Amino acid sequence: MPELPEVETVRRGLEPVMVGTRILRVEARRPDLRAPLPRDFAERVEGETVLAMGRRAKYLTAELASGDVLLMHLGMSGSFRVSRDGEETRSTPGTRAAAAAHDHVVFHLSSGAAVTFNDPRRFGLMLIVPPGGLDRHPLLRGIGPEPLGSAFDSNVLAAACARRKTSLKAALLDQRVVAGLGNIYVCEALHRARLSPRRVAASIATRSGAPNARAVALVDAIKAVLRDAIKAGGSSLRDHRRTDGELGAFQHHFRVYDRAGEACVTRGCGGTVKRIVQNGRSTFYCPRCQK
DNA sequence: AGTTGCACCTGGCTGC
DNA sequence: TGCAGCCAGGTGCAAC
Repeated sequence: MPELPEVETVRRGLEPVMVGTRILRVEARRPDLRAPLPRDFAERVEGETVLAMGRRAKYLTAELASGDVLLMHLGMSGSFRVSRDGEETRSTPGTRAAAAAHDHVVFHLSSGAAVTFNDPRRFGLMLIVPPGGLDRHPLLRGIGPEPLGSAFDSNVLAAACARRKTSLKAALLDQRVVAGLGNIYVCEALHRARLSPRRVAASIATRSGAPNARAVALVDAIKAVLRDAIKAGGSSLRDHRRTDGELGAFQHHFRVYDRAGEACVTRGCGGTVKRIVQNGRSTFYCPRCQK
């Protein structure tokens, strides 16, 4: 579910709550996430002060004073919520609720706040990476550049796509090409760049791997859509919530995603948004203005 | 080596 | 109302 803008929204929500506070107690209620929760998870985390909250691709990181890093992923349905310890922000008025279903990990903080990780589908994960091991960690090692960083430009994107025969859609979903994009923002970026998701990936590069005008437009579109989405607090379809329980708003700005049959919003286009399936996943695009 | 399909798991929605 | 079938924001791995 959550792509870069949603994960970044969560990071920004957790930062003021977590950083500088101590994790007094951890409830590991369900260990069978995508990667099993380490047996010594609570032990390694309890008593630690959080120094910083970071993000790499769709992963969240919490740097602990011990040097260990808490590495977290939301999968398709993960979310964090912040509450005053002992309270239940999602409970209906009047009910003194027990933990909600699918609350798998709860961090009780020295500030009196509690941070709860909820993940119905359990595609998320929570691991501990020893000091200095983050970049070498198998889950992060092969991941491409951060799209909002200066290291990501048309040269880099074109080089990563050069000679690839797969579709542009599939290439952009590949986290080794660029970090953090998922199904929504790939569709949205391609529409903004007016490029067809069905186009061969290599067609944004010259034979020597240099960028062409399409690569330049695509990089601009990726950066723009991610910035806009972060500004809106991400997109809330079903699961994504900010840590304060508020919904993101970017779903109201989708130009193609989940808009099959509706009019293309490109000025003067007059086309209709179409849904196709690529690599087993829905793609939304306008065949009229995306070439 | 690059590419594709599948599996992982739960819940919500649609249509009969 | 019930239930089957399909769909969902991700990703690692097996198989071509």
